[in-house]
Amino acid sequence: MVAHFSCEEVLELTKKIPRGRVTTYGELAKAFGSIRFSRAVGVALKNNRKLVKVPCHRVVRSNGYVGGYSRGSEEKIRLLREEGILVESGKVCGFREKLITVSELLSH
DNA sequence: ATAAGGGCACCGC
DNA sequence: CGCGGTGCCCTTA
Repeated sequence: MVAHFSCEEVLELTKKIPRGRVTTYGELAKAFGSIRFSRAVGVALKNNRKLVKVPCHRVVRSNGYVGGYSRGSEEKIRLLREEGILVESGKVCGFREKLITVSELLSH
């Protein structure tokens, strides 16, 4: 399956993640056609130049662990905590409940 | 044309 | 159930 999406498109979608919720690289990838684009999504987010406008810190790993961040995982965790999302041992507390799916994201 | 990257799912132990 | 290894074959530099 060919998707062809750019960094810009990923950022647009990321902007839709509401405050206090999180999603995963895989979920974003699904929005572009297949979960196997998850890697590319990570690269696209890393390329994010408008860190304030795009909440890329709300994108975490599918297993609940926060994953990486261009400014360091510590910073990512700090930003999440500011929004009321608690992280314990590198893992998002209540990950399942806070997770927002592609369909929810697209119907916004 | 190549390497690296903020990942995912599956398998074996 | 948890951990490590492996294939997948995307985008950007």
